[in-house]
Amino acid sequence: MPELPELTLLSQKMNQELIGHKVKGTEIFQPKNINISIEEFMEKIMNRRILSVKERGKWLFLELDGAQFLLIHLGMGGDLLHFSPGDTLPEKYKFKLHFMNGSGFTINFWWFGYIHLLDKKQLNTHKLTNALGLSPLDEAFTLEYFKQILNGRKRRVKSFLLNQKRVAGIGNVYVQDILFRAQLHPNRKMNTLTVQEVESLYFSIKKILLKSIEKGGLIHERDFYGNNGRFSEEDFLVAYKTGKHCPLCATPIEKIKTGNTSSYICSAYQK
Amino acid sequence: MPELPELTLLSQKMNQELIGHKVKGTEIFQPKNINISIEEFMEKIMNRRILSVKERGKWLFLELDGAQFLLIHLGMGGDLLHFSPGDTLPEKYKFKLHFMNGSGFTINFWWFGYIHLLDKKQLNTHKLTNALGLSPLDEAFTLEYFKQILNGRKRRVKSFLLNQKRVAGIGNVYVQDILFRAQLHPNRKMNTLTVQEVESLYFSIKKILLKSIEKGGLIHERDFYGNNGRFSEEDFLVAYKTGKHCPLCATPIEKIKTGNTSSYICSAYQK
DNA sequence: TAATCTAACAACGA
DNA sequence: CTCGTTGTTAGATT
Repeated sequence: MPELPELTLLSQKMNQELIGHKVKGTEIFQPKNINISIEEFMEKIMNRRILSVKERGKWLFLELDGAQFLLIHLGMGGDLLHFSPGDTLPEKYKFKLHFMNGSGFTINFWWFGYIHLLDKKQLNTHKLTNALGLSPLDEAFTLEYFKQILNGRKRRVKSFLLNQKRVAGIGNVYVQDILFRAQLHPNRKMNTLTVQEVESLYFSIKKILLKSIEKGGLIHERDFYGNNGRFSEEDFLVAYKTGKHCPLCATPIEKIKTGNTSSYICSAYQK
Repeated sequence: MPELPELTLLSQKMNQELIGHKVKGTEIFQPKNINISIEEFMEKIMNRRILSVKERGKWLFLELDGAQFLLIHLGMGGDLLHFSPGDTLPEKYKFKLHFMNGSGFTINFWWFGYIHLLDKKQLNTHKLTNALGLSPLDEAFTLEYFKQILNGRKRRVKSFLLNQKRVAGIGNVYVQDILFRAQLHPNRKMNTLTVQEVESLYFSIKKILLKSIEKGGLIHERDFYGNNGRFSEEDFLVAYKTGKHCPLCATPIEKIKTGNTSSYICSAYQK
């Protein structure tokens, strides 16, 4: 459930806390989360230092010395929590990484997630991340770029936004308000959008995601220190507001099925 | 429309007529049929000798000296006709290949088709043929092999048979009688077939295709010399016999839609 | 009517 | 959508 805003905030905090720390050990309770054997994982990560942390879509890229990368994806959701020396750890966690000074972080997945350790050379061939599109808050994510990647595609706009291969980092929460703000029905096909609609969509993506970052992320999600965000239900335009009034008219918001996922729309503004 | 029986017969005749002949020239009236430029095609095929002709599914593989292969697929149907020195050529054709002695063959596609010239080394990477399954009349197409390739798949039986990646050479004509003979509804899923049904299907495939080869192929199709086959409408069990009686009971044969294609079934025997 | 590729979509599993 | 795999469908192709 964490999407680009939450991951951006996480990576900011992780950069503040983790840079320069040297790995002393790991605990791995779910071998399916990692891409190599537990033994190999432990051996390779031992004594590595954290050089930087960046978010790419819903992934975190931790660059380590020795040309290693630790890639983390929280899947359907989970907590990635910092601990200081002497802190009590969360009751449950699937993974722990701790440093020489006794600090570190734990991860608890609600269901499924990935913790992949790769050589820098393997990044190109890493199936789960090598085809990721740009994060919409990346400098290179210009209006020109956006127009290029949609390029006559027949995909439905919601499916297009949720597909991480073109634009990376949007999930089924923020997409609701992005579409409402752009006044687009989730099932509109990309190749039927007018120039105005494309531009409106582009700016809506940025606006909605930035607004949440300013508020510290979703109220239901926890940051690196376990604190909840301040982007609350009142801040949503239509998402999860079935039956309540559209922010722009009196129409009650509908919950509808669109492909696999649920969508919340104002049927007056989103045809 | 030509399927494995017609292609088997064609390749037999081509082997009798073409082996050892040396290419003197080609005519190409539809550049989209070939995989390289007309100039390159002509230059590469000139002076090559035919070493062998084999069918693989609905494809013909003509092996040439100089480690070249000429691969032909008749698409939705068409005539591949031999001519001797001095014969009048067909009125219309898209492609002609002639040899030093004045003989050769022409191809006329009803719609589209493929005539691809490849180096032997390129065969592995040729997208249209490198994933072809076995021809069901191949010696290696044993009952064991057949059981292996279906291996719990959830695909519908008709879709499975028409997909050239597992079994190659069956099209929408013969598949009708194959399914009737095995008493299988086209939409049955492979992983629901009993052992008996799998075996019945295996033998039905061989039986139906061999019967047509014995009769010289479909009456609507022409062989290398322009002669029609003798496998006539009377030989069909259910194919294209809408409203007529099932061969085993009084039920009238139905024409139904199954995915993209039409199917002819006896609703009593094919549940 | 016929054959195949592609993109998009759906069901399912880890 | 969290993503890959498998299978299905609609549209296009000459």
